Amino acid sequence: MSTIVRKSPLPRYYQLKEIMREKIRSGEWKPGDLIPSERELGEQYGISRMTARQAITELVNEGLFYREQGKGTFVSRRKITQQLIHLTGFTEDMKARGQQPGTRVLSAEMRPADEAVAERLRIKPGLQIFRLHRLRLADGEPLAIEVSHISFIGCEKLLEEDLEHNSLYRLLETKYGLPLLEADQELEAGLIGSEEAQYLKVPVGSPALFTRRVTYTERNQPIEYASSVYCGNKYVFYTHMKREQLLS
Amino acid sequence: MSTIVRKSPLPRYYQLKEIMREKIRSGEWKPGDLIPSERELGEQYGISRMTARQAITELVNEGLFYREQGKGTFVSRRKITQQLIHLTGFTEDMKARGQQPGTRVLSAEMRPADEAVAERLRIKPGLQIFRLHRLRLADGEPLAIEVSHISFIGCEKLLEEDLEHNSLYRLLETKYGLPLLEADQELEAGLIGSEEAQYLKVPVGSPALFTRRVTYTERNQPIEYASSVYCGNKYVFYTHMKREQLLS
DNA sequence: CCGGTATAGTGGTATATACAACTATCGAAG
DNA sequence: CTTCGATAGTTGTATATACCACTATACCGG
Repeated sequence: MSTIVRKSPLPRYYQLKEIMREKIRSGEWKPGDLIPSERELGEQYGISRMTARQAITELVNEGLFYREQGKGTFVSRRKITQQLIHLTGFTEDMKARGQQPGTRVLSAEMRPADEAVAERLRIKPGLQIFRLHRLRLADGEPLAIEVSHISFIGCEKLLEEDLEHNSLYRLLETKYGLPLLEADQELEAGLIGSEEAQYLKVPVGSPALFTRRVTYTERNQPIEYASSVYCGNKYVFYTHMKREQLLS
Repeated sequence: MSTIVRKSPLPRYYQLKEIMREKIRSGEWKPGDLIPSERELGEQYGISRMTARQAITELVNEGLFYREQGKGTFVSRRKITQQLIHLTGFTEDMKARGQQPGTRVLSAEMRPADEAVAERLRIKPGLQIFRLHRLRLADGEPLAIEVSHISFIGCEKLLEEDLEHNSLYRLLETKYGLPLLEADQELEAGLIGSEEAQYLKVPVGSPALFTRRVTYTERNQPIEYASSVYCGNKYVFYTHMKREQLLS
């Protein structure tokens, strides 16, 4: 059984989260299982009940557990895997679907931001930003066309990166210290036009899934605006929604 | 300024959430504003810092605030309104988009669940469930066709309800004590076929957004499986995604 | 045998206290 | 005028304690 390292720089609640996450991943805790109570986990790992409770709460929020007052905490039975509903880059997304990701860079350049892009990235129109045009493949077959607009101080350095063989998200996080934390996205169905048809190798008029996404780093700062066209019959988008108290 | 009623059956953290939500809704707190600190809110409302902190944490999780360690808590500037990314029924969804919702019931009946529906609702194939086929309108124009499969003890009573003029979600919540709390959904682009074209009054081959959604009530219990076909050019789906630690 | 009550368990809510880590500001010294 | 250090603010983490509300089980009495 894993333990919590009291002097670790990682918080204790975080360590317990990872321990429990691993129990689910490994199958030790199965969907529908009752897990040890907050008090039991606290005793087992030498932490307070409230610290154990925080770890559980965060995994409940992530959808891995659910709670019943007076009964206990249970492993979730929901079908869609966590990997598919969380913010990921294309590379991770394809891997989560058991497909081989591939990328072809169509163009990469610094360009002045137009009004629409500027508004989404909360910058001034005309500011030079990094524009990346890519064809995305799954198992060697064209799947999507994507145009990303990226803005941060020093974004011109991205011109020097190999964005065909490296995940942009990982690069931003590890090399530029800019973790992409959350995103707002719009999805709309449409039809593939002549330009896209050439890249995607499908007939004009085929169904397409258009997406527009703004991605934020720390401090709610928008850093990427990306628009994509997916072959409609080759891609399913997964999402999880909760009922919240509405601003009304 | 609103106050917290100490003897209210509503928890104090919850009351503070509603107070802060109203400050945002009314415009008293604007996007980007720094809000009072956890200690200040605690003193102002006569609750502990930890209770104030819980209220803020839940609104951070909902996307209304963001925090910066050492600086403070700020009102979020993200563009998409909360109403559009949370789980809502069709009626609320249309109202959130400023459109007039309308419904035509095409059929409502008890039917045995087939394999696919049974699996999603975690019931035995062949069990009698409530099947509702509806045409959905926005501002009087056809927008979507929806087929809902609903299963709970007593679901046959739904046959007696007026589901043309009443929101199913509200009915389930208020009359049957079954709040719909969260859902997993799939979206896929496709083309409208001949049957759908007749209902939706668009040409065959028009773009369509196909959705499949399982909705859960308390205890992670699935209660509704709904599949829909939306006119592709009349509907945009909004979603929010977070980067989470993955099970890997 | 059934129903009601008591008890022991669970999660939910709340407060108090302490310290860590981060950020901003101000004042002093060079 | 600039830089550095100190201080005061913030959020983040953690523990202890107490009580509430819900659930399940067991036992007893009718």
